[in-house]
Amino acid sequence: MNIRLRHDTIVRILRRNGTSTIDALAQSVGASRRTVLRDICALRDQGFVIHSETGRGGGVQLDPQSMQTTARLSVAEVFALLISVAAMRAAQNLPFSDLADAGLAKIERSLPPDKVRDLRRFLDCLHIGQLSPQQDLSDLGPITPALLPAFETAFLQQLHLRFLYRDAKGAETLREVEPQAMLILSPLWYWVGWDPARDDFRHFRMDRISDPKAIEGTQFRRRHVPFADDVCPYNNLTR
Amino acid sequence: MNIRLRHDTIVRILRRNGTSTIDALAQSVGASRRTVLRDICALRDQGFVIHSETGRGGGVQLDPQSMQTTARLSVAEVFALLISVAAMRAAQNLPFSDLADAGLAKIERSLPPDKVRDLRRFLDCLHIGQLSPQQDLSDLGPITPALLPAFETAFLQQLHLRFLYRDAKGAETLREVEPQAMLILSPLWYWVGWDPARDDFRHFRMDRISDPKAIEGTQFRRRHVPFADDVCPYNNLTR
DNA sequence: GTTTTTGGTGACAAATTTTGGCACCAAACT
DNA sequence: AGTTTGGTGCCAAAATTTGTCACCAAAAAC
Repeated sequence: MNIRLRHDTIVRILRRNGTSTIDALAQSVGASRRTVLRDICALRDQGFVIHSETGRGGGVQLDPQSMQTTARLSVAEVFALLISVAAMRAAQNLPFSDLADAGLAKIERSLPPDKVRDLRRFLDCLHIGQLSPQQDLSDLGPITPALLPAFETAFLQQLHLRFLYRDAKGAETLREVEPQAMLILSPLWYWVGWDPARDDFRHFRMDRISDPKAIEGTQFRRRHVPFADDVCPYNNLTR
Repeated sequence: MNIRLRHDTIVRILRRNGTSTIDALAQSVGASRRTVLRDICALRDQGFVIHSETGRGGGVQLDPQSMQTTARLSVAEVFALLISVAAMRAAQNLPFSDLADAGLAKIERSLPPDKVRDLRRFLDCLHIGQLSPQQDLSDLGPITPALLPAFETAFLQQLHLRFLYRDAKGAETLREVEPQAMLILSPLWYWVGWDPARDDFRHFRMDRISDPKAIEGTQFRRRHVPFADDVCPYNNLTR
C-alpha cells in the first residue's frame, strides 16, 4: 500500500472509531507496528493533533476539536465565498461572521501570492452601505453571475468596460466606463464607474447591466471614488 | 529534495512564472528532466490541469482557471461559512451564491462522514423567510457567537436547552425547551423550541437569549415544526 | 510489587520506490 | 532538414521505506 494512501486510511479509521491501538491500526492497514508509529509521527508533523494514552484501554485518538477538512477551491469560488460574507455583513446582523472570517482568512493564506494581491486590490474597491428604506425595489431583477468575473477582470487590468444598461424607464443604452468601485446596498448591487463621456462618476445597478465586455487597449488610472458617509469600505469592516 | 516538497515547488514556480520548460524546471528544482516529467504526470493525476506545448517557445503551463487552493478548515469554520451563505440567501438577492455553494459543497465533501451527517441534520432544521416590513427593529441587539455551538450541540444530541430569555419589555425568564428548529428572518434570528411547560412551540429571538446550556439526560423526539407559507427550509433552497 | 498492556525510540538489513541516464518518438517552429 | 520541446519505455543505481528486534516508560490490572 502506498504511503500516502496509508496515511489517509489511518486518519479515516481514527475518525470513524474515535480511538484505536497501534497494533489494531497496523493490522487494519496491513503494515507493521513500527511503520504505523512512524505514520502517526508523520501525521503529527502534518498538523494533525493525535492524543495517545499508554496502558490498558489506551491507544491513539484524533483530537476531535482539531478535525480539519482540506478542500480544494478554485480562486473564483473563494471570491464568491468572500463576497457572500461581505454581503452578509451588509445585511446587518452578523452573528457568526468571525468564524467565517477565520475560515476565509485561512483560505486566503493558501492562495498563490499574486492572486492574493489581486484579491486585496479587488476588495479595496468593494464598499458596503445601508439602503434607505424609501428605495423602490419593485423592479429588482436577478444579477447575472457572469457580471462578477467581467468586472473583476476589467477592474484588475484597468480596462474600460462596455455594457448595455437598462435605465429605470426600461430604455437601453450602450455605456463605456472605467470600472472604479463596487457598492453593495443589499439587496442592490452597483458598479461605480467613471464615465469619460460625461466626465463624472455614475452608478449602475447590476441587475440592469447586460453583456459586459472589457475593451482592450483602454488603460485608465484609478480614481478616488467619493461615497456617502454611511458607506464603509469592505476592508474597514474586516479591520 | 523530498518528492512532496518538489511537487509543491514545481507548482509554485509554474504559478509564478506562468510557463516554463521541463529543462528549466529540472534545473530550478535540482532534479533530472525525466524526474520532472514524472512529477508533472503525478501532478496531473492529482487534479492539476497542466497544459503543454511542443516546439520553440513551448513549455508547460498551469491552467489559470483551474488554479486551486487547499485550505484546512475546522468543522466550526465550515458551519459558519455555510450559515453565512444561508443568511446571504435570506438577504434576498443572491448574485454569486452558486459559486459559493459549489465551494461549500466541495468543503462538505471533504468533511468526515459523521460530521456531514450532523451538518445535514442541522441544515434540515434551518429555515429562512422574509421579515415583514412592519417589524420593529429598534431594540435589535447583537447575537452572542457562543449561541450557535450551544444550539448545535443540544439539537444534535436532542437535549433540552436551558437559557435566560429577555422579553420585549426587558423582563428576564429562565426557559427550558426542546430545540427543534432555527429560523432566519434577516436581520432577526430565532430559535424555535417546543416548550413542555406550555405544551406548544415558542420562538426566541437570538439577540435576547443568554447563557444557554444543554441539560444532560433530557432526551426528546424531533417534532414537525409548523411554519408560515413564505418560510422555506434551507435545504429546499439548495435543491 | 509484579505482570500486562500500550505508546515510543534506535539500529540495521531487506524490500520497495524513486531517480538518472539513455534511446527514441511526435509535434511544432526556424 | 535541423532544432526545440513534450512524452514514454527501460534498466541499473540511489534513496527511501519497511520490518524485525531489543528496549524504555507510563498506566492499568492482579
